[in-house]
This record gives sequence, C-alpha cells and structure tokens, in this order.
Amino acid sequence: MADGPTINTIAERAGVSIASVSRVLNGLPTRQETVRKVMAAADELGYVRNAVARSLKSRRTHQVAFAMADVGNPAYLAMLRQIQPVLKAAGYRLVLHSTDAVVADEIDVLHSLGERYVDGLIMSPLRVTEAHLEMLAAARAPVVIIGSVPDGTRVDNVRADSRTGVRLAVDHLYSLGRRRIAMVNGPLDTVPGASRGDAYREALRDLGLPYDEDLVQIGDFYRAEGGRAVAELLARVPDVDALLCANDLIALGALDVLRAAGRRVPDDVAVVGMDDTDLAAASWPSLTSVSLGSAERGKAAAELLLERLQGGDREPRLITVPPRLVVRASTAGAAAAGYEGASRARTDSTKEEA
Amino acid sequence: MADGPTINTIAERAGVSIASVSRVLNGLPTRQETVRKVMAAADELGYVRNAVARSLKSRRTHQVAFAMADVGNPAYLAMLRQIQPVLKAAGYRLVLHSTDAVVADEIDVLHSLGERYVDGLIMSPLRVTEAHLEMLAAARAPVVIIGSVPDGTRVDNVRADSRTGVRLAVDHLYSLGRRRIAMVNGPLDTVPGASRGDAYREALRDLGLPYDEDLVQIGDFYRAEGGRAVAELLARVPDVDALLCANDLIALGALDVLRAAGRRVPDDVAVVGMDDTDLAAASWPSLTSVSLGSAERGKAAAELLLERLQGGDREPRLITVPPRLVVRASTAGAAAAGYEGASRARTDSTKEEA
DNA sequence: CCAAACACCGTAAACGTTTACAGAGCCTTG
DNA sequence: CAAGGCTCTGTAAACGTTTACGGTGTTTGG
Repeated sequence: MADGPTINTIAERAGVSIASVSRVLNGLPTRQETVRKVMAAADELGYVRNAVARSLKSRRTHQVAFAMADVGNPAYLAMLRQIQPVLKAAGYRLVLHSTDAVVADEIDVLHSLGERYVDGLIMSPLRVTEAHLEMLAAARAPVVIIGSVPDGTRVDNVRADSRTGVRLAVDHLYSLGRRRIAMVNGPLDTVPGASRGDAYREALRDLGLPYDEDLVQIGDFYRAEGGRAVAELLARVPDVDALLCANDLIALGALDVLRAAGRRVPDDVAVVGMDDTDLAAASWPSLTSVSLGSAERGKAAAELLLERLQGGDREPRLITVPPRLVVRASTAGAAAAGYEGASRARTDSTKEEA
Repeated sequence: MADGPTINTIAERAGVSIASVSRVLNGLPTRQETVRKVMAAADELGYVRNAVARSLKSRRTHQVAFAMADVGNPAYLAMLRQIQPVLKAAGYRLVLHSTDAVVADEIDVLHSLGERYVDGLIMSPLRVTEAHLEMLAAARAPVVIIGSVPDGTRVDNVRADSRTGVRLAVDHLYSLGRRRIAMVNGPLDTVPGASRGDAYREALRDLGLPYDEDLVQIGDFYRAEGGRAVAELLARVPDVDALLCANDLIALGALDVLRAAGRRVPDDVAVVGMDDTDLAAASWPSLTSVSLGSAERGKAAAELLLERLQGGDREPRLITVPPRLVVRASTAGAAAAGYEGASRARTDSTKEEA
C-alpha cells in the first residue's frame, strides 16, 4: 500500500523545493510558472495535506471537544445541535466525549486537554468538584463550562437559571389549584439536583405552602429511575396532585407509572418536566415543561469559545439564559394539547421574570 | 504564557537523553534509577505527552469520525449512542460530522480522510452517488458505510432490511383490516426513500392489493414536512385508512395533522412509523413503528471498523440487521398503549443497555 | 556600466515525538 | 586475561509541515 504523496513528492515531480510547494499551497506570492508546475504535480498525485503535521507546526488542531454526561440525554443533544454548526462554520471539527457523569472521566477529559489534540473544550459537568476546579485553573486550553460553577472561578460560563425555572413551574401548578406539589429530583450532589431542590423549597415558601419532606423523592435523571421514584412517592403520599420532575426523562417515567396506576393526567395528577426536550412535545399526554434553554446555552457556549480562540485574552464571562415555561396537556389538559399539536408553535406562557 | 514541558524539558531536568525519557514514558525496559529520575521530573513539571507529535510519528491518531446527515435525527442518535462506547473502550476519540445530507459535504468528509486526522470513518449517507463510490474506492483510511451500497462495492457495510421492515408494517395493517394503505415517503433519490417505496409496492402486490399512485405522497424526512405531505394526501384521498410513514418524524407530523383534522388514530386512520426512535414510545398516541435496528447497526459498524483498524486486511463484510415491528397505540389502540407504556419504561431508559 | 533594489527561490531549522543504531560499561566464560 | 555478550543509554534520523534567512538572477536608476 503506497504511502500518500507529501510535499516532498510534489517538489520532486515539479522540480522545485518543498518550500515553494508549501508557499504555493498556502497561496503565498509565487511566480506564475512555479504555481502552475506545483498545482499540476499536486493534482496528478492527488495530494492532500497532512492535518497532523500541520497541527504540529502551527500548534492549532482546528478541533474542539464537547464533553457531556450522556449522549442519550436530549438536553445535551439540543446543545450539540447548536454547537455543531457554529463550530463547523468557523472551520473546527467536533470531538465528542460522553463521560457517563463519572467524575473521573470528566477529570480525564480536562487532563487530556494537555495532550493538545483540541484547541478548546466545552464541558457540561453534572457535578463540579474540587478536582474539577483545580484542573480548570490549570487547563492548558480555553474551556467553557455549561452549568453553574462557584463564583469567582476564572472560566467562561453559561448557565441556566433553574431557580427561576422551578419557580415558574411551581407557580403554574399553584395557579391551577394544586396544593400537594411533589418534587421528583435527581441526586442532590449534582449541580442541577441541588439547585432545583433548593428552588422548589423556596418557591413553596414564597407561596405560603408548607415544605413536606414526604413530597420529595430522590432518584436519578433517567426514565426508568424516574418511574421507580414516582412509584415510591405514590405509595407514600397517595394524595399528591402535582409532580414537578427535575427533567423530562423523569417526567416520562412518571407518566408511565401514573398510567399504569390508573391516575389520570392532568385531572388527578399534573406533571411538569424540565428541559423542554423533543420528547416533551411528543409524549402522551404532551408534557408541560420548563425550557432551560439548552439550545441557547449550547450556542452561547460555542460562540464564547470561538471568541476566545480567535480573539485574544479577555476577562471570563458569565452568560445566564432565562427559562421559559411551555404549557402542554400534562397540566392544562386537552385544550393546550390541541393547540400545541395543531400549531406546533410554542405555547410559551413566559411569566414575569423573577 | 510559558509553553508546556516537553520530553526535552524532562530530559534536561532529569539529566538523561530524550530517548530515555521516551522509553520510560512508554514503559520500555530501563534501569530503575533512570525510571525514578524521569518520573520525578515528569511529575514535577506536570508533563502531558503531546498527542499531535505522537500521531505524526506513529501515523495513528486514535480518532475515528462518524458522519451522518443530521445530529437531530433520533435514528442517528441511536447509532451514535452505541458507537461512542465501543470506540471509547478501544481508546478512540470520536469526531462528529453533521453533513445536513448535502452530498458535497459528504464527499468533503471522504476527501478529508486524506488529511489523516482520523484513523477511520463510519458514514451513514442518505444518498450514494457516483462521487461517493469513487471517493470510497480511493479512500485513504478504512470506512464503514451504514446504509445500502451497490453490490460489489469493496467496503464494509452494515444495512437495515427496510424491505422486510416495510412488509412487516403493511402486513400488520392489512391484518387489522385496512385496505387503503397510503405511504408517506421521503425523497425517492435517497437510499431509504427508494427502497422503502419499492418495498411498499411489492408488499401491496403480494397481498393482492392494487397499487394506487394517489396513495403515495412524497415529502421529506422531517416532522413539519411530513405533516404537510399528509395534509395533501388527506385532501386527495379522504378515504385513506392507514398511513405508512417512512420514518418516525414523518409519522409525528402525520399525527399532528390527523389530530387537527379531527381524524381519530387508530380508529379512522392507523399510523405506522419507521426507525422506532424514542419519540415513537413517547408520542401521543404512542406510535407503532418498524425498528430498523439503528442501535444494532451503530454497534456493528463500530465493531467492524475496530476490527479493521486493529486486525489486518480482510475481505469487506456485509452485515444485515433484521427489522422488528413494535406495535403500539397508533395501530392497535389503547390496549397496546397500556402494555407498551409500562414495559417500554424498562427498555427505553438510556442508561442500562449501554 | 555598476550598484542597489527587488522578486523569487532553496536550505535548513523547527514543531514533539519514536526508534534504529551504535557505543559504553560490566559480567561472564574459556 | 581477552573476547564475547548483556544491559543500558545517547545520538540522530524520521514523521510532514511551515517559515526565517540568505542567495541568485533580473531589473532599475544614476
């Protein structure tokens, strides 16, 4: 299997030096005759420049990594969908890392930045540990974090405002007359888990509702897990009339279990998800969900990173994307569903901001 | 900003040659004392090997590309979800290309293989043109194609059997008593569009049903497009009693439009999708869909590629993944839905099958 | 007609590794 | 004690580019 042609091969065939070949290929000023010879030789040989050698010399790989917990989670997918075209347009390739939310894997990704196989990194960690912060401080390439990071961390940061998001959801349920509003959350040691849990408590307090520990159920951010959590919850507090789920997958699990248990949604139990993924619009019944702006966050993160890659230094920036409540059938019944279904437009009842 | 340490820095500090450093770092036999000195120096300096330089020398990037039409399409996502862990386990990074089904972009990806920034490529083209085949024949790195490719093409190939898949769907609808079975297809110049269209015709013939051109509607593989196509179809042939949609997105569009038109699903019109994506299980009503084994195809493709990357040469292989009909409410009514809803909760959760 | 200016080109070094080769030191053995 | 063999290490070349620098040949101007 003959090795591919290099600029040496071309130089030989065209009877010029490799420097001239390189100049021609990079469009630097060169005599017409030389250009012609080099181009001809390159064409005949089917030359393609070697990206690795180029990167070694130029210290740029034109690759950017995106690291997230789980490729299967539609919220990350929404980010990915926005990140991809932005990077592509700027001439960057996308390297995808799925860390399964394992801290060691995330640290690994940060560490591997030192290998310089990418020019920058967008990361959306579920947990942010001391180790994360240390690695971030020492990172050898620009990093943008999607998700909250302690104040003062010197890193570009794009956040959702899940606090306000939770409040939108709880207010909505309250305004529908629900008073036994349960929360089905993910692990409390994750960033979203913690903040959504806190926000739930606050929102109840502000509405003058009592905080009842029995109404809080911790599971994991997956459908099956969500279902299990809801089953436990129903057994413990049968009179629950609304479920606030920490993401759409949990909410889908909730719908599965409620259906199996013969509870009508939303008549008996109203359900709200978070993230407003495609699944929410497609589910049965369609799911009221708090959009935390995954797509916007992805786009913003990609743009921040590009800015830093292209521009020079600047202070780290923090961008917060506002949430939006999208009302569908799982809280508002068939009326909302019909509208949603027919128009496919977003019935976003964005309320007053917090 | 000081440049990171290289093996030269380490060699200097440890008082040995760069060859020794390299040997230590790669675990080649070396005197204990030297190992100690090198390791100490590397630790103190926080050395991380440079992946680019390594690749240049070793001619291996430990990267693999996956090119597909659209990150947003859940069928590709299912593939991605399987491909990712297989590659990761083997120590490969994943470079993601989204080609928007633009032929020029796909050719570009094939061409860029010559740049040697990846060791191999998994590609799932919507169309396979002459240009594709030429580039494939000349490809400078192993390629696995997901999707059908002309017989005799010398390339590893993983296919769905959409022919049998379509037949399963048509037979199912027929057995439910439907006789005006329409097909809502994507463009006929795409590989899946063409084969699903053909298969539909054949299946009708084998059942002794007439082929009625009015019952075929061409749109595109997206939800909104699918909806438009179905609207036209309904206007033209109001007595249609079943829709076979060429993918789940089209089917979701169909559900939207049927609902808006006041047709009951499945009582008035039964709907079948293809690809059995997560959306099918979550939709309203849940969608009967033909699984074409996206996940299995992704896994098989990744394994084929790894085999070729690690092992030596071998004849190109062809793997065909059998389809499966997953019956849900959109054809079988509420009974199936209840059953499905409860049971899918287990199988669909993203985590456990990985 | 000579010098200076200019346009173009080739030589060589550099990017950070891996690795073939040979040299140095030491041990064994006849 | 000399020779051969071992083990370990250093030198240098190579991977395929880009680019600083200096050299050559031509043009231009005085």
